[in-house]
Amino acid sequence: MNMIQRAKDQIAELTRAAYAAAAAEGALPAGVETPVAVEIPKDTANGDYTTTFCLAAAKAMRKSPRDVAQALIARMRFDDTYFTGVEVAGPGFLNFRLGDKWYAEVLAAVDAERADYGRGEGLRGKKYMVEFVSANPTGPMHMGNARGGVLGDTLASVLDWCGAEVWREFYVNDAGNQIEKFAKSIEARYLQLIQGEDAVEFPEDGYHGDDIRELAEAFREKHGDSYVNCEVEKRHADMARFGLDVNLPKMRSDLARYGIEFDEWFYESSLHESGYVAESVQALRDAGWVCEKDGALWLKTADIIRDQLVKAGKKREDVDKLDLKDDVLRRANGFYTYFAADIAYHRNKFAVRGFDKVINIWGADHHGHVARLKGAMDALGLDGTGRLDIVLMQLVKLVRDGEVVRMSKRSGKAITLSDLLDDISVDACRWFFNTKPDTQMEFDLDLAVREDSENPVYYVQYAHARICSLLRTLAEEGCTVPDAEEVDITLASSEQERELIKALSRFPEEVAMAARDYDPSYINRYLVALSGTFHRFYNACRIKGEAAELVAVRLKLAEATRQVLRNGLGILGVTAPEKMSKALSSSDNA
RNA sequence: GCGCCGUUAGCUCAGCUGGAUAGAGCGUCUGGCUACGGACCAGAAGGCCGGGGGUUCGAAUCCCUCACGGCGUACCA
Repeated sequence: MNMIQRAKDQIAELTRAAYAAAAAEGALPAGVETPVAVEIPKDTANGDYTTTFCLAAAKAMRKSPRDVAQALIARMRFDDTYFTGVEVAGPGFLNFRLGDKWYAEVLAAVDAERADYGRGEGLRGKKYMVEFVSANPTGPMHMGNARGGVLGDTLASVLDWCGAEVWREFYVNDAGNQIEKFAKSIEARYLQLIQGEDAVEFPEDGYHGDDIRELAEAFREKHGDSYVNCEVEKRHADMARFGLDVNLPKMRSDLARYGIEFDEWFYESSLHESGYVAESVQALRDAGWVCEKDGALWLKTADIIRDQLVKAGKKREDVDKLDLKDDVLRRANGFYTYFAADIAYHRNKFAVRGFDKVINIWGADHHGHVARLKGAMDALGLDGTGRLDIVLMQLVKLVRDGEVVRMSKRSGKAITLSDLLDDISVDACRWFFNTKPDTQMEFDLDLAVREDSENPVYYVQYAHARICSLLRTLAEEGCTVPDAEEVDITLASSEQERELIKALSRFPEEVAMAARDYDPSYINRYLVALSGTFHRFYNACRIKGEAAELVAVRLKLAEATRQVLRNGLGILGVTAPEKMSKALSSSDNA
């Protein structure tokens, strides 16, 4: 258990004990069961920890909050606790002050756990899948894929840090209409190469990107003109296969360059080929959720979602008013829809592979599919409502020279993930894209290609490098970092030192909150704050040349900070450099 | 029309399950190295938290409503 939780638990215990004593003595009415909520005040002038218990319980006790507080304070003992005292403040807050014991234990915890400090057990024993990117393999990856890649990968790390068994997966959409379109696009470019641009009409809804022309050229290089008179069906199949065989390894290497590796690339085609799509539709049919209309097979999505809403506590009459539609599973032409394949895919995740929890990172433009996919899982008895979580990510708005750049595979002008990595460091990209998923993001390309102190990633990396340098320099003078038990914590009594230790104590909880909210950007914000706290400490507390005991405890603090910075940057997939290049120093810019 | 997401400082964004005077970074202004890395630090200015109602000891946070912006609402994927 982390040190923040220990402190909070102890306050709750102290408060409950004081209340029990007060009630026993008749100073306060017995039987009030208000929970003891413990918080960390924003302003340390209001104590290190605070409880609002008196405010919340006052009404039930028929006393003013301050009177309740006084009665409790008179009955609190702090021997052997983390705290040195308590005071009543404002309308009736109880503010507690931390003592040396707690600070020493925080340092000891970092020292003992090292590279594992921050890990928790909250999700121990759970199998999680994070499915992310899953970009269409018909073209290069765009900014949305870049954001989703970072978000998914970092979220997976965060879940891993919380004890879960995590599986990273990329779903390859290598079937269906867009593959047909892909094949026809390559085909048109191929024939144009041979017969001339004007002789062959390019499909109106085809992919217009240059990458398609390149694929056609490569195909011709390999096969010559032999496919001109080929049977159309074979031509399409071979060209699609060829295109995928070029694109998928490229995607894999682009993502690897980005620090992202998947445990599995799962092929949509495999679900069709094995008959699992048909089988899954049959399972829905057996469960009574399928009907036939106009020659097609439909999932009764509207009924399923209404049932869900009623179960969630909505009124039947309100639910009936909603404008809901059913969805096609198998078209009149006999082909299964993407939705049918997606149902089979998610059924596979739960029923075949046994994941407890499945998280999908999707672009917000897919939000209309959330309810129906969960509903389909519910209809199959797989509890999609409880076990399938979709993280919707607002799309990235690209801005250049103050103007919005539209991202589209079809325009052929899109800036791809690999273009981006040519300009901007992987560290900056990973840091930058790791933002709160559900807010729209503006990516200023002019700003992003700059590598200077405006980017917070450098602020954090600088803190790390600075500590490395400090430890190196002091080591040369024979000052090594002692074990946590050997330092005298009472010497680290300045505000900056205490704040630094408190900042270190927060890390495990930040990781846990990131996992709880599926929002790994908690880590970014925490690291910026920790770096700032360190820089303030560093500025206020000299180390070199101080008395040996003081040097020892301050070095220990610096080392612990370095460890936590490393751990946090590691989760984000950002490097923790030992040294920073001096090329960008302010004197050069002046 | 219906649905989902958003609206907080000049800009980009925090604000955890409702808590004390709404916070960072960047930008602007003023200071700080005979120094362990100045890619740093200290300070200042800058806010009807989109508007209006409600819930309560207490609301940026919860509920209702309106406005604005983004995105959905395919026998596409």
